[in-house]
Amino acid sequence: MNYWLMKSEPDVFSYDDLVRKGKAEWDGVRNHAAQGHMKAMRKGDLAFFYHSNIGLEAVGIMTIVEEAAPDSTDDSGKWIAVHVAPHEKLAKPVSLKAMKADSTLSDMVMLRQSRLSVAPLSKAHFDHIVAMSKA
DNA sequence: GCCAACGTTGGC
DNA sequence: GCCAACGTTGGC
Repeated sequence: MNYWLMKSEPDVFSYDDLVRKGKAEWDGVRNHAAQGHMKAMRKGDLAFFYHSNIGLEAVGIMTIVEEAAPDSTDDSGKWIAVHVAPHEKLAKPVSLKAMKADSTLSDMVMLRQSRLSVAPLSKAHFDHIVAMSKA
């Protein structure tokens, strides 16, 4: 099982929107590195839902429910998307600030490459962030 | 194939 | 609103 972090601007699509819908296609990713990560996702993998731009915090955990398939918003046929469903809302959001301040997360991909919208996460980092959300 | 110019994303 | 980081495009 692998762990991920996926970003969305909450005024466009928020974690609560996902809860309301129950399941959603994670579409619109137009970056090759991010696409590569989505192709590596397997059913049952867990991913943080991170609010970029507004909030700047991880707010919930979601599950990958469908693996890579053609992105329905793409006419060229070049891009893929996965489907996700809510898994668990974090008791307390974990802010970017808190993650940056935590030395155990210093080599997190997302912190090193802030523009990457889909980033892998080690189990250790995943568990650590979950623990932070319960602190 | 290189590199400058430009566009986009995301944090501050 | 600005800037840094990164990706993409186009001229050579």
